[in-house]
Amino acid sequence: MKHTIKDVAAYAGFSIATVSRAINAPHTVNRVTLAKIREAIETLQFRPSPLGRQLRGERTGLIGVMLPTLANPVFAECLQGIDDLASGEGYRLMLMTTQYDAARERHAIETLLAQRVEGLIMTVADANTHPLLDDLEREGMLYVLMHNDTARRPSVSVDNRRAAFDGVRTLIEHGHRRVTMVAGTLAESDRAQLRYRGYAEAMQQAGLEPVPALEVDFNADELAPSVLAHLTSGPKRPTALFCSNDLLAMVVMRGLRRARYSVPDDMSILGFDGLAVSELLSPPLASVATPNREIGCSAWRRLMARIAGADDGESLSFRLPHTLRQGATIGALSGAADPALPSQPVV
Amino acid sequence: MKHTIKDVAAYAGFSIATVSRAINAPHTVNRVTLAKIREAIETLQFRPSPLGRQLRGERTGLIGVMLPTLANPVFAECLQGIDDLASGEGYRLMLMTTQYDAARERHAIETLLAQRVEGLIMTVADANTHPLLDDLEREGMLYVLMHNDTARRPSVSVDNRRAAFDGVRTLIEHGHRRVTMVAGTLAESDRAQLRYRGYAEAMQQAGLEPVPALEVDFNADELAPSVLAHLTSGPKRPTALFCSNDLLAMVVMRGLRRARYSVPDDMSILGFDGLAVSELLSPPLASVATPNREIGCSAWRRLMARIAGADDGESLSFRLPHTLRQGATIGALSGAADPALPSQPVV
DNA sequence: GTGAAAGCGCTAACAT
DNA sequence: ATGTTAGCGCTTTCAC
Repeated sequence: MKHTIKDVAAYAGFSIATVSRAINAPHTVNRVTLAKIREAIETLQFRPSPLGRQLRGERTGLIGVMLPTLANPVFAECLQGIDDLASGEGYRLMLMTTQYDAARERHAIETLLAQRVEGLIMTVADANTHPLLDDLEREGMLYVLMHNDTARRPSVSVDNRRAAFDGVRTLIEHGHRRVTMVAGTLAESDRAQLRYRGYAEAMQQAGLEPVPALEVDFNADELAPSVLAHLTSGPKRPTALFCSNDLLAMVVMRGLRRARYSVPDDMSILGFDGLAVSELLSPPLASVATPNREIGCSAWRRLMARIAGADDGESLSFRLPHTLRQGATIGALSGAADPALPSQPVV
Repeated sequence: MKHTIKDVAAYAGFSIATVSRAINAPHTVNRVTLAKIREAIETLQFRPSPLGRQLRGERTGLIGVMLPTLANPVFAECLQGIDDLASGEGYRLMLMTTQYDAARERHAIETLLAQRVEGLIMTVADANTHPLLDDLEREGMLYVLMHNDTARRPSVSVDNRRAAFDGVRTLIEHGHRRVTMVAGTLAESDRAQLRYRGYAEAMQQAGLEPVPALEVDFNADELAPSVLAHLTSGPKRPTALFCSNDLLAMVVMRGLRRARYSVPDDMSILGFDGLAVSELLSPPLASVATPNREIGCSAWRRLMARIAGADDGESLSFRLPHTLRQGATIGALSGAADPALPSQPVV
């Protein structure tokens, strides 16, 4: 199906060693020899097999990427960033998704190691408690975490606590006093924890009372009635929601709309992630935006630096700047009065 | 960094051949030998390198996936479907994105072939005119196309012509007479062409005049003024838009909204793809839904069947059923009169 | 400047 | 049941 270096050698009338040199160190071979070999390569359509090289132990040119899911565009955006750089630099990507499942994570890492990847880029649930990361360090396998926010591991993310703080403060500046954080069922993730801390600090600093995060089932088609009740009834109902990610914010928005509540008139909403698609909503979702693609690129560069031996030992975690994406899902609350604007018709 | 089969053999006190058998055909080795070897494997943390096996020529366990982009969730959804099956069946995925660029496609395929993938799953711009597919066939490299809609190649998709036809007919049934198709700059894709044909046929069958597709820049943040003018001015302006994909529909919707036109009151919109996120819009986007994840799964099974030699030679293209996802972006038009509903305030 | 040969980790005859 | 050996495609000494 494919020719080997032997075929080329035979066709050109030289030894495989010379062919190898012609490919990897052209300047060390005679001009005419080189020409002949190149012609042979051309006519035979020869492409050196990475397998031989890989086995020889030099480099495999393989990088493993382990992600929770591609259903959340956050990760797809990161992956796109990685891939753009990777193919430009002659690396190939081996992809595995884990659905946040520990067993799948273990399996993925083992598979990737077995394949002799030169490095790993990944997002795990909780980088602080993850059992496999120490093993990786011990084995000398280089990796960079993406989105995981921890000072103890090589990682690229935003400052999640700070980003959440800034976001919630914006809500407060808009006059909101009763702000609730809404989180997925994934409260055990390092990011979610830090985002909650940021939320709580912003509240406290404004002299407000942080309340426990409201957990919402991510995949549910509808907002659970209990959740809806919590959000909309009673004098202490929140006027603004800080959602721990954009997808969740979108689900919540839809749930509210279906129940005929208006965003932002009846409820303000702030997301987290800054997904490209969530900006296409109407109204466009306000969101604490993380530079997802850039996070992917940065993780890549970081990994390359580590592989090259440029040990950036001092600062383990890279923090990329977040931005507050203005949307139209945050309404102003003037003092104690509820907004006077008319509710917009709901579909 | 990692132990080899030799180390295990030495540690256990057997030959590498026996170790190999212990791994690949345990029943052929003595119980106690097996136990010893297993213990050696355990303590040495040995994982057989696929590289050796791959080079040996058996199987590589590698499948190449080539996609235009991950920025469009259509492909991310497919990829998720593929990955779910792949890891369960012991395969690894090598991913490359091409941005619809011919050079990148060429490079990706070459890289994947060089890596000795056992098969390829991919989406190309136009499967009918693509120069590389014949080469693949000639080389005996197995592949399955995803989303590409052609009878001449092994592919998995929906019946794009028919799906578009059904979608546009729905618009017509809602009373729309002036329907325009909006397409990305990618009019040269096989799908886009078939979708246009479906559009045109639905129009003609209803005694209506199909008009040329309106091309819209995908990545533009705003709708071009000329496009907006085309959509909104004059007595012949369309009352409904059939967008060739959901992302485009979302961009168009936002453009219309910004110009203070209401969807669906001033303009009805129908998308294509059935993205999960576009259903979270408000109003939820009506869309000709393709089962993206299932398309990925199906392409995978198909490729596995081909690799296994189960040649489904007769029907090259698999057509999965599409569905019409009801949204709220299609308004009813009663006869010739424009809708009487009040426009909804725009953000 | 070029060739012969060893070896990367593994599997599969072929011996024993 | 186990060991010996050749060889997959390639790079790299080490000779010539």
